[in-house]
Amino acid sequence: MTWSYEFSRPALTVDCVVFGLDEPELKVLLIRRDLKPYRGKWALPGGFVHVDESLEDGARRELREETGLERVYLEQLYTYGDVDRDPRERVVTVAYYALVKLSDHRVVAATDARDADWFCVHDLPQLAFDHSRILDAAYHRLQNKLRYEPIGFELLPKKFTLRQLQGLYEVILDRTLDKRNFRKKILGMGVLEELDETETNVAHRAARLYRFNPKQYREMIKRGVNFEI
Amino acid sequence: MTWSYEFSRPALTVDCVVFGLDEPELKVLLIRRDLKPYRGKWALPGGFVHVDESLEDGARRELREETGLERVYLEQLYTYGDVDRDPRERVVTVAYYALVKLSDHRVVAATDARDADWFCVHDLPQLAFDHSRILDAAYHRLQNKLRYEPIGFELLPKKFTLRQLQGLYEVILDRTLDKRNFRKKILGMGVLEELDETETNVAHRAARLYRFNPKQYREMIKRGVNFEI
DNA sequence: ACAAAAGTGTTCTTTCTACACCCATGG
DNA sequence: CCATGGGTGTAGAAAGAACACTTTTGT
Repeated sequence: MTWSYEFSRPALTVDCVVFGLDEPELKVLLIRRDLKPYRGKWALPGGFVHVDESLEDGARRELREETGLERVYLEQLYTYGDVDRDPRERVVTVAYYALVKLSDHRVVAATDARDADWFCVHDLPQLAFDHSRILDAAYHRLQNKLRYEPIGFELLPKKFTLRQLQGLYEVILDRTLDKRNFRKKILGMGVLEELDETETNVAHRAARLYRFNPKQYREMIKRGVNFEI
Repeated sequence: MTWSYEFSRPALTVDCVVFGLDEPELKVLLIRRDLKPYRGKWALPGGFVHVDESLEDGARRELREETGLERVYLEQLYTYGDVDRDPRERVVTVAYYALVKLSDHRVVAATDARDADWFCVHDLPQLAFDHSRILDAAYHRLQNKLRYEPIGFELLPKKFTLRQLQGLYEVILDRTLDKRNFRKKILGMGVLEELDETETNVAHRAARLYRFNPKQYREMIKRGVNFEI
C-alpha cells in the first residue's frame, strides 16, 4: 500500500438505473447525452462523485440534477471498473438502481433542459459506454430481489389493488402467476392492510385497495418468517 | 456531468475478505498494518487500484503481494464510500471476498515480511477503518450465496467426504443439518462424482470421497433446476 | 470387543400447483 | 342485460423435516 501513484487516480462516477412501472409496462429512465463521447446516444443518469459526498449522496444528487427525482428507493448494484470502459480516461463507476412510483413522479423529463425519457425494459435503444450491461445487471437484480424482499411496493402507489401487485410481479419476473395462489400467498403473509376503499372509474366491479404495512413486515422478519413470492 | 473538479478525486482502493476452511472452523485472513493510521491493528488485505488495471486485477494483485495467494475464487462484494471512512483523505474502496482451499495454501503468512494470520470468523480482533463492517457483509453474503450456489467446494480440497461438505455448510450457515436429509439432497442433485477412493488415516470406518463436477452443474442449471441446500 | 463415525428409508407435515365458477359494477 | 374483471376453495403432488439402527474399520 503506497502513495506513489497519487497523480494518476481513476476517476469515480455514479450511474443510476431508474425503474418505474407504467402499467402494464416496466420502464427505465434514460438521458440523451449532449457531450462528446457517445453524443446523442441514450445513457444512464449519473456523473462524477464529489470528494465531500458519500456514494449514495452522489447518486441522489445526480438523480435530482438530471431527472428531478428525489426520495426514491435506491440501492447499490455493482461497481464497474474495466480499464477501457470510457474512451477518454480511466473511469470507475458505482452503479445504483432506483425504484420510483410513477404515480408520484409523472413529470420527470427535461428538468435540466436535457432530453430524458422512459423506455420499456424489453425495448431499449443502444446505450452509451457499458450502460447496457449495467442495465441488464440491474434488471436481474430487481428480478431476484423482488422474489424475497418487499421492494415491489416502491413501484406502486400507496394504495393499490391485488391485481396491480400481481401485474407488477408478472411484468418483472416475466411470467404469469396464478391469481388464487398469488392472493393466498401474499395475504397469508399478513403484511397488507385491507382498506375500506375500492378502485374508482373502472367499467367493472371495483377492486379493494390495500396498503403495504412495513411495521407488520418487520415483525414478520423478527418471527423468522421470510417474505417470498 | 462536468469535468470541473478534476483536481479533487477520491482515492480508490480494493480490499479483500479471504475465507478459508480450517476444519472445523471458518477463518479469515488478516494483515497487521505497519503504516500510520491504525498502525499495529489488523486489517483486510488490500491497496490502491492502479490506473491501468481493472478492479478485479487490482484485487488479485494486492492478494498476491500481501498474502501470496493466487488463482482463488474472487467476487465483488460492495463498494464503501463514506466520506470519513479513512482519516487521512477521501478513500473509496471496492470490497471483494475470496474463497481459498487451505489444503492448497497451507503456508500463507509473511510473504511480504508482513504479519498475516488466520482468525476464526466468530472470534475476530478489532479491525482498522470500517473493515469490521466489510467483513460482516462478506460473511452474510457467503451465508446467502452458499445456499443457492455451489461455492462451498472452493473451500474444500478437490476430493472430500460428504461429512466434510456437511461440516462446511454447518459452520458457515451456523446451524446443524440432518445427515440423511443433507446427503439425500446433495446426491440427488447429481453434481457430485462418487470416487473409488476413501479417506485414509482415520480411526474408524473410512468415508467415501467425492468430487464436484462443474459440467454436471452447468447441465443442471440448463435444465432449469436450481442448486439449493 | 469396543469406540467412532459411515451409511441408509420411511412417515408425517407443509408447501406448491393446477384448476373453474359465481359475483358485482358500469355502460 | 351484457361485458369485464373481482373474488373465492379444494385436491393431488412435491418437497421438507423428523427420526434410529446396522455396518465398517482401526485400535
